[in-house]
Amino acid sequence: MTRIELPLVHVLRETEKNGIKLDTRQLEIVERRINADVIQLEREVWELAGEEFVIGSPQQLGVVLFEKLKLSRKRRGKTGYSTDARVLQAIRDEHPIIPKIERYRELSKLAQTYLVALPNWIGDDGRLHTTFEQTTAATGRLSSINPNLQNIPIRTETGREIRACFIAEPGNQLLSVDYGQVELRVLAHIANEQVLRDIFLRGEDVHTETASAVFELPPEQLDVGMRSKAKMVNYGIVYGLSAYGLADRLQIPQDEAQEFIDRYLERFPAVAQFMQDAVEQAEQHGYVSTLFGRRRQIPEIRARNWQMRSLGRRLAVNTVIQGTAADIIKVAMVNCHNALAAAGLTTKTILQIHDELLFEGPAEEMEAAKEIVTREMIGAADMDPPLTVDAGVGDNWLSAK
DNA sequence: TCTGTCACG
DNA sequence: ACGTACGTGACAGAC
Repeated sequence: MTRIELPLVHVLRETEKNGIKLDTRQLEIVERRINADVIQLEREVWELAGEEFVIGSPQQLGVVLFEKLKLSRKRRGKTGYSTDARVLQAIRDEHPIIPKIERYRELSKLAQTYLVALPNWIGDDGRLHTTFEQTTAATGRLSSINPNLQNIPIRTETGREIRACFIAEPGNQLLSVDYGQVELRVLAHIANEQVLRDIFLRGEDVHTETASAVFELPPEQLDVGMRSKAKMVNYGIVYGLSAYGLADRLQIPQDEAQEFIDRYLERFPAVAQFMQDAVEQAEQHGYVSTLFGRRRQIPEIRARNWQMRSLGRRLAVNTVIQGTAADIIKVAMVNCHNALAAAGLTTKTILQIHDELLFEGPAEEMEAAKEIVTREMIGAADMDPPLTVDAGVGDNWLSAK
């Protein structure tokens, strides 16, 4: 814990009480269309399989795909075949049933978790109220339950339609402000990595510049694959990557992945030093600390089992970064709350989604609120490189982003 | 109640 | 040689 937790309790309870409005009419329109698609897809999958079965059962699906249709099996779980999204993607070209199943999975997930379940959580005031847990995530992040409003869809087109159903009351608007690349900025700051720092200071795209450094090419000569690989490596560093894990993700040989990592750490030597320091801190003290002093015990680092010890090393690195980012936005939440009230505004905090804060208030307050929140979020921590934010205002959550 | 899957950061 | 990217929560199906 840090000293921010106590004042945050007050902000969180108020945020939970504020809630957010769900446009149930629009949600029903989306639901009807998705349900029709799901039923149609189910028929087509059964047709291609030559039998009726429960597509939502990984067990039954595994039997159909790998025994009946004899498609190439990839990983297997504890109980049987794995049929997760990555497996399906890998065998997509083997049979026309696969794209149908992928689409079925996407739509039925959205229908079950959001379209059907969410309206049941609407309270007497016609709004959704989550509960923020402050003592659940080991890194110091918040979590959101009953319902979870930190995992509202945005990545697919249908997902975005659902997000657009989160709206402001008439006369109000939503203000969404999120940190730009906060974990990589935290990494640059804590690791004291001047090359990474300079990328941010110049305002460049960090993944493109990383690709440029690793592949030794000017940005304009990079192909799209190089940027996305660099992005994977950047995230991998934050998560505590291994050559094995990276090779798996990038679908490249392990020695090639090792070369990426070596090259990256060569270009950003202070990052390598930081990772080593985090691991050593965990080994010596049994815990790591964030920039703000939050501690996480890492008993895994002293396990006899090498897999467990490896996990401990990844946790040591990741916790410092993810936990520091969590500390920063917690400070920002308290400061935004106080600054908005001090300015005499009625704009309220509605949600926190790890690197984003969502507010609702009268349309005429939005410009002032945006200025205050931007200032407070950037000022929550004195960082080099400095923190940056993207702010947007809209009638719904999608248009505010 | 556990497992697999997948929504988000 | 070993084989996992970090952090969550909710749902359906299987047991």
